Amino acid sequence: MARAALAAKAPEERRERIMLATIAVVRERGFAGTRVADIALEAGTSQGLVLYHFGSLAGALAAGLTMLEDEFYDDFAHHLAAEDGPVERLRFMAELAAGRGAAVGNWALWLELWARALRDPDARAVRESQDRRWRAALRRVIDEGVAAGSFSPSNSAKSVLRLAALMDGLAVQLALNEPGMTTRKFTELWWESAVLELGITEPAKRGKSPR
Amino acid sequence: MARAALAAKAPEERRERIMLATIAVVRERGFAGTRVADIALEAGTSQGLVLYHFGSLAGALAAGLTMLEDEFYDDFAHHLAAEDGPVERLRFMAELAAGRGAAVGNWALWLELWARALRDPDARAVRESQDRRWRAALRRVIDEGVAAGSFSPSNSAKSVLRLAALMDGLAVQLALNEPGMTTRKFTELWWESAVLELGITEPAKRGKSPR
DNA sequence: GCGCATATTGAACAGGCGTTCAGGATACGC
DNA sequence: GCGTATCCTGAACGCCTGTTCAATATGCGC
Repeated sequence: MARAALAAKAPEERRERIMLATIAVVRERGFAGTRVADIALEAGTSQGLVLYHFGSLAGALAAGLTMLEDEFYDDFAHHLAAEDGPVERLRFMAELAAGRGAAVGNWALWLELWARALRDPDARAVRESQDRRWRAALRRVIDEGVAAGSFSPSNSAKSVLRLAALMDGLAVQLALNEPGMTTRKFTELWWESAVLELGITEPAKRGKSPR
Repeated sequence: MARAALAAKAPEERRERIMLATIAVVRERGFAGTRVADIALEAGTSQGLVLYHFGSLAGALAAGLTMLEDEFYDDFAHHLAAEDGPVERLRFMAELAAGRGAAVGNWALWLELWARALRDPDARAVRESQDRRWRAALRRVIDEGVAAGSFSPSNSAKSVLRLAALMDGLAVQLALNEPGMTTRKFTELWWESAVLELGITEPAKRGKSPR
């Protein structure tokens, strides 16, 4: 019969579709509001299949998060490498964090992840890895800038911590769309702080200068 | 009978006990893990009474949050007024945020609140009000410092935003107890940033200087 | 073509939990 | 003292939702 047409057609593709659906639903409803039925509906499959592939709702959530993590980072690393100097790279990171690639939706997801990480080990691992990668990238860019003579931080390790934390803090405002906080403002505030922290003198050749 | 001893004894006191119990449970289990039964148990009353007073679980949560908000702010404002100069007050805020008064537990609660604020209007209102109050206090201290000649920010409005955001960002690390992040480190990192932002010259008379 | 491992479905199950409710105790005005 | 409004309880109800399961389809090695 044509009714149950696609069975066992491309199981790997279905798995992936479910993971994508999972993060889509979490983005829309949050962790607390995500049901197996929602995921199945979004993925266009049955509830049973979600459990078949991932064992439980928690399993599906974990798988979705891990996928998101890798996907995001690969994309980021790829684009970062395309920029040519440390100043440009730093600028790129500022813009990426502020909203390029629909980060607003992502920041909301981040807030959810932080809260969940308080109790769920999987979430904690994902956010920790993500955070470490991001900070490592920041540190590399800064070291590179120091080597090239563009930056002169008084303490680069601390600057990394502060600049990364500032992004998270600004992101809270952005995600909760506090009046007055926009992606432009985010970039502007962060960039000025970076200038102050790192003693940047030469402006970024690519990308418009702040403001 | 002595069995059902305390009925209608002090309804207002029971209400308050329930609100306190509510935030205690949220602190321990998070919003997602908080059940009416937990609150009742913690408060030493019946499940029915929680609903009688607050109408629903959501109502109890909202009431608890509002109570927490006022309580925290009153306490803060009281202590802040006791400090004598702008530098001392700024220092006090740094230390309060970093962990005085068991803020670590509170920061965890904040993360939960942020995530919940994405969807729940009550939570959003509470966190917005809290945030506004905190930033207003920061701004007042900074203005005071400018007037007294202790601070010389290049743009005080922006400094307020950045310093407040930095606290939130550092708080994420602290709440998720990232290795290496402690209350001391929190204060140190934030204070250095404040020095940089505000051009503080004179050290705080009270409280040890950073590090 | 046959049989077996893998996918997939939809329905049924069962536990958890918010809410409702009928009933009682207490304080308080009269 | 009596009646009434308020406070409080514990049990029962019923829905929501994660998980289980038997049945079926599909692809694949032989």
